[in-house]
Amino acid sequence: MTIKVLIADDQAMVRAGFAALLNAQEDIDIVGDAPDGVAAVTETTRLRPDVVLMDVRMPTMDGLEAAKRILSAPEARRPRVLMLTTFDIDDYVYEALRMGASGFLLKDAPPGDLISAVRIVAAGDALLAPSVTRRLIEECFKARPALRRSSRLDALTPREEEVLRLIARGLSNPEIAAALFVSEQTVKTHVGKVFAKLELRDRAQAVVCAYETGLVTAGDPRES
Amino acid sequence: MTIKVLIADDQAMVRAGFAALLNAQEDIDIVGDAPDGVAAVTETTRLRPDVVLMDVRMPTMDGLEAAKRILSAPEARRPRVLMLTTFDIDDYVYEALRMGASGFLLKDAPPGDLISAVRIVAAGDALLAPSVTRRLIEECFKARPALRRSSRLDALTPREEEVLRLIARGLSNPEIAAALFVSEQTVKTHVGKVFAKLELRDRAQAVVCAYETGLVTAGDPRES
DNA sequence: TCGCGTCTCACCCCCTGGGGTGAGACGGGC
DNA sequence: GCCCGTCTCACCCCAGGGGGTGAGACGCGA
Repeated sequence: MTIKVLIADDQAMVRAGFAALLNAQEDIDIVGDAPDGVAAVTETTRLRPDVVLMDVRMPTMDGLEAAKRILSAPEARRPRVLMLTTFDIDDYVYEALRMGASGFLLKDAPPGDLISAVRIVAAGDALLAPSVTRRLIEECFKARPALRRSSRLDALTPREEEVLRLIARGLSNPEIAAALFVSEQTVKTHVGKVFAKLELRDRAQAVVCAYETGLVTAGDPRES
Repeated sequence: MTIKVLIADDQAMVRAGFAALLNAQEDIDIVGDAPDGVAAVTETTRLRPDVVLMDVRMPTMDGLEAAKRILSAPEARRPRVLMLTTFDIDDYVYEALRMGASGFLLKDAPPGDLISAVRIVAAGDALLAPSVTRRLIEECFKARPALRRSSRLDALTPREEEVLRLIARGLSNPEIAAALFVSEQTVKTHVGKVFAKLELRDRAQAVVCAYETGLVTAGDPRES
């Protein structure tokens, strides 16, 4: 089964070039193109491509807005969107990925990259330009440098770490005591030791510390 | 200038194969190899490669631990580490990236991918297997849906939000008062209103709320 | 065997922080 | 004009949390 691709770019030359390149592949079929964001959205709903190659900068409606509309469609027949850009402007990257774009590619990438990129996103995977990947990783983990975590947090005993984890979920001392089946006084002792070891003043700072070190994470699924 | 590469893998066949493949490139030079994690660390310090190809599963010390030690070296002459794995086990991925690995590649990737991967990480960029990229993106953004933020937090007045932001940095009431040039009593009023509006019990829960809604973010650079 | 670390708990002090009520000043909208 | 929301501040109350000291029980390794 061939991969149906729609190309959205304001430069006719670019559309033609990409179309020629991709149409030369047996498993890829260009089903349509669009010179601006508005057309990209309408053509996508009309032609139902598997993959939309979307330029970021376009007249009437930019690629981000167009991608947003396309990706807000019901999941069932929603196409994958691969963003293309001449420069790697980071703000756009995060915005596009947040909206659910499957990848971000620089236009000066080797032709082979574009072809394999189409296959990858069609398969449901994602793909980023290397420089973009680097920044995404940093963005994703900058909050939790491994050193900061180990350096201070590993001074804690398992029990103390467990207590800190509960503090970081907003539990009071009596609640923690109930959760761990120990007396409130015991909890207070643990809490005090945690504060002393991590040089914290109160539980509010402990919560900050837990998030900043990565002990707990915003949107953490382990909040059972 | 050639890229000096060290290969760490417990299977001699794999080492030989990768070495042959990479040595065939003009700009890449295999300077050494290691059959386990311990050797990987010692050889890295001895040979100072630019890039270390590190298998995840190895005897005596696994690739993650070895990568951790290598990446905890002083920044100046620290090599890039590209993790290799047969299966894409996600736990390992995050752990490795958290520690500062430059990428994660599946061993069954096309040979060309490995070669370009070495060049990419040597250049300071990063590279992930497509399936890994997809999950990293999800991981990176699932925690901060734009919607969750507006839901409850927009009931706060600007001043209250400002106070919450300071609470979320671990400041006490007197400290917040000093920061905002108001009396401590005023701060207490604001704090009380924030708690009432967001149904919070104490500042620890307020900190949790601030992180979970995305008002503040772990590793937030705006911590001046 | 003797330590050492951890986990457990108790009693003390007392200050910060959370809760209630009330109120003056300022600004914008009806 | 008036009202309403916001920001400011004050006084009160007191429970909970943070800080110190001490101590018994257990397991582990030297």
